[in-house]
Amino acid sequence: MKDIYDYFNAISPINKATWEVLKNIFNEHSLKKGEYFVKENEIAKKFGYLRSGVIRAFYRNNKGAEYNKHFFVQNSMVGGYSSLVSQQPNKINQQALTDCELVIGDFNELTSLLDKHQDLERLLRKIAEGYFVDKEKREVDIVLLEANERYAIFQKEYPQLEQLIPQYHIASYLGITPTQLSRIRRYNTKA
Amino acid sequence: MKDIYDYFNAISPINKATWEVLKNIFNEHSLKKGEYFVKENEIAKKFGYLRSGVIRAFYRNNKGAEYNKHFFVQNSMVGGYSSLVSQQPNKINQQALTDCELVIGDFNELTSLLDKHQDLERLLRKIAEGYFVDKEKREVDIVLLEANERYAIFQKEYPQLEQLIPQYHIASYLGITPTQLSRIRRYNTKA
DNA sequence: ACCCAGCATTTACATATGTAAAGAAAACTA
DNA sequence: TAGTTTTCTTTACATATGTAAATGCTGGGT
Repeated sequence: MKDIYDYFNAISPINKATWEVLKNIFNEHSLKKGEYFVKENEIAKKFGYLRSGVIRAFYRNNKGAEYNKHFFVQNSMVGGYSSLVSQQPNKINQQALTDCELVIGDFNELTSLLDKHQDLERLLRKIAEGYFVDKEKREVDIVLLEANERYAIFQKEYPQLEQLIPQYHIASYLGITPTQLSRIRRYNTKA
Repeated sequence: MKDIYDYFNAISPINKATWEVLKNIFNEHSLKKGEYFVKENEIAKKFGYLRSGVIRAFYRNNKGAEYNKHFFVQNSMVGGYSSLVSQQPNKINQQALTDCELVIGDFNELTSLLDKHQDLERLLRKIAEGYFVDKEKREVDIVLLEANERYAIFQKEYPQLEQLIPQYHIASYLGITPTQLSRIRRYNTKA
């Protein structure tokens, strides 16, 4: 569990005593390629820490078209965060793109610890703030940049992921069709 | 100050004792149409509560093109939130579109109260979580919906704002040109 | 009441991206 | 290894949206 402890501690310091309680809420869990960790229309209860593998988070519009919102790689938190904190049904899906190893916990168990452990309350605040900052950056990228610029950012942000997952998932992340991504790639190699 | 107290208290309950300390950090402030509350490249220090008026939050890309990210109307918190919590330079601008009345406070003064007031820490967590939920919804709208659908949502989300500000600000919020918004409006009235 | 400046709409044209379908390449599977 | 499936690229065409410029409208200031 040291990896989770380090992950949390880097965001906001956790007391040893708090960690002794906190670590008990986690259980190991694995997902096979294609399996879902989060499904739309369910109310999220579990969150997880991804030890290895790749998970995509995606939305479906009313016509069934999918949009990949985010890729989770090793050492990141997964779960339908909006649903966890709002207790409204998930609109998001999270699906393993490769076999995954993770550690999961119940969000209610976590929040039940907050009254007695202000360091945890602060950790959750820092996490929420960090999520917000990341998301804002992504929002700006989406509206301010061209698809080819977003592609360049993707490549920097997720090195080697491009070799691990199909192009059409990347295209969906960029908000374009595989056709268009192919055009961009062709142009890049020529120029 | 009762309006701010009510605003906070609705998000997460605040002790009377906490409020007695908290309320002292606020000062009244006003902006004239066109003035800025937040400018890009500065590190944000102040946050505010908007009592009346309209403020737009917008980004500029490297070519100077603007994108309106959000409109603040009465009874909402303003400030470069990402910069406040990350202490990185703002990428955002916030500019009064009408004369505005607000109440402002220093963010450092606020955070200095957190160690002694867990209810405030929780309030900040709830605010961060709420911001995240809102932002996620907006992100989904941007990538999953057509411009005309986003226009319909804008009209519901900001009733009567359409009469208060120029069309080109709305177009920028929708991520399209005034030309295109005009086409959408024409189509709507015909159909 | 008039005028001007700011704003909205329209037009014509250019371009980026989408859709659909076919072909090529790569990755699995038996 | 051969065969099957999945993925990627390419082509041809359709469409949404952008750009630039002209026109039309309107409300505030003097």
